[in-house]
Amino acid sequence: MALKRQQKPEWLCRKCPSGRGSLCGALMRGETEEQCPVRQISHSAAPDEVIYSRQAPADDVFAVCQGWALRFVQLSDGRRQNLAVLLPGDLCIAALFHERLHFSVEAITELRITRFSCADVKKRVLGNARMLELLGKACAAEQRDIDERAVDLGRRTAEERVMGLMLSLVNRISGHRLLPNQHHAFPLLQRHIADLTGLTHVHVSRVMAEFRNAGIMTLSKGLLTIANPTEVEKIARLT
Amino acid sequence: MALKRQQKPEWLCRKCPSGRGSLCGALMRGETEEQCPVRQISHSAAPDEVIYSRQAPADDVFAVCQGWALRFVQLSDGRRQNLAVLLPGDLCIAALFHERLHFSVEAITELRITRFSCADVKKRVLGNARMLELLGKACAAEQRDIDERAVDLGRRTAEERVMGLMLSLVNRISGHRLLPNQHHAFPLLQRHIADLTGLTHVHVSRVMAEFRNAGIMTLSKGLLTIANPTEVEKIARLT
DNA sequence: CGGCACGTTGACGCTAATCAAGGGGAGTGG
DNA sequence: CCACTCCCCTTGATTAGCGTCAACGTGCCG
Repeated sequence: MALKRQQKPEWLCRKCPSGRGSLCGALMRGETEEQCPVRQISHSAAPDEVIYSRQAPADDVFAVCQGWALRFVQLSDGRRQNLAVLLPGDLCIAALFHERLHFSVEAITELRITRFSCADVKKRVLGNARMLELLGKACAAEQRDIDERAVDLGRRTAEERVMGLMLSLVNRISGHRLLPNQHHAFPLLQRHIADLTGLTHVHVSRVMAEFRNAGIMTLSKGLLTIANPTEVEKIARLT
Repeated sequence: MALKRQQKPEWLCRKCPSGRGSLCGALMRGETEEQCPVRQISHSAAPDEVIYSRQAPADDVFAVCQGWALRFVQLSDGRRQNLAVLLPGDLCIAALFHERLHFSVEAITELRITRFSCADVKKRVLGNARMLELLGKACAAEQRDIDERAVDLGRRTAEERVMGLMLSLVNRISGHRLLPNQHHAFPLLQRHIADLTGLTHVHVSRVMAEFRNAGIMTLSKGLLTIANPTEVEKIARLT
């Protein structure tokens, strides 16, 4: 199953080819710039593999090049909360200024990341207004996302949370135009969704069944199909 | 009542006097540094006054000098989630790299803040490794706090959430040593606590009554008394 | 005095958790 | 090839936690 998830889609980065305007791209090019090289190293992980662990000191930050990952916290009694989904092109810069991580990171699909030396990133950002701006924007986006998650968890119903999550992810992977009955490669399992939305996988199953029966959207075998975008927006996007 | 809350304690900044190692202090001193002045302006607000509004473009960031504030989101149907409590010495730097805010900020007590020009802060950070480090650490602390809130909201019981909130706040205001039966000036009302923990004020009242009856802690008229620190830690700090 | 905000308490109901059983697909080993 | 296991999903029955509604007490203020 895990292997199946990995094999079909490529999960490639949409930002790398174009490159402009992304911190991730700027850092990668940064390696070759003579005045401020950024040491970097590519790394792969298998589905469900934990690549960063809470409490571990990390002296690099990373960008996702291919595949999906999760930032999460697991309590000692087993309760787990997923904080964010990391897609290709996303940076996880929390480690830049933390001495110890307060979260872990786990691969959902087969994953390829690039690790950048913290010290080098800081050095490179320091003299470079554009880099600082990109770094700041990345932080801001990360904060916006987690703030939105907190609002979901605190004040929205199960339906709204699930729908909001799906919609935000589809928007991120498909570039903001969603057509009826379009298929999207979507590797999150119901247990991932449950831990993102603060629900149990049983209840996620019920909510998804409800959406399916209402002809709104279907998630099956790694494929998400949105039949009724209008309805999706209506349920998800109460601002 | 609102006035009462404001009058008794001073809510002064513990960081300003000492000054070292805080971004807030560094920015304030930054005004007088000839090469990189940071324009700043002091500002006051009354209890319950909204000082930043969602969707508004902000071209300054601010530090809390005196009083308590809340960062929050309010949905169009009235549901509200408080994202963070801002104490004296805290910076709210989210606006630095957001073009529009996705949250609002409201005074809890009588409030004094200092606003710093975004452009000046960026300029000042750009050339100064120590400032960059301080800014990064401030961001990291902000992220850590909201991540912890998300875990609370998603995966902890009402008792754990309330206790965790109280404990984290007491730690922040009292500098990490809590003695039995010590009183702490504590301006949060039950409705603030409810919107921080994702509960209703009715349920917060029940939870607080439970703690009070168990002889663990009491909150009354702006005074928080922790009778049994051990028990507080036990309930709150399941990592 | 009346009005209002805050807190408290009780009765009731709903949302989502828990417990449990079973189906289906994929991989494994005989 | 089939039996077996494991993981993921589904569905039903029951329960618990928290929300909702409502009433009331208190302190403050006009």
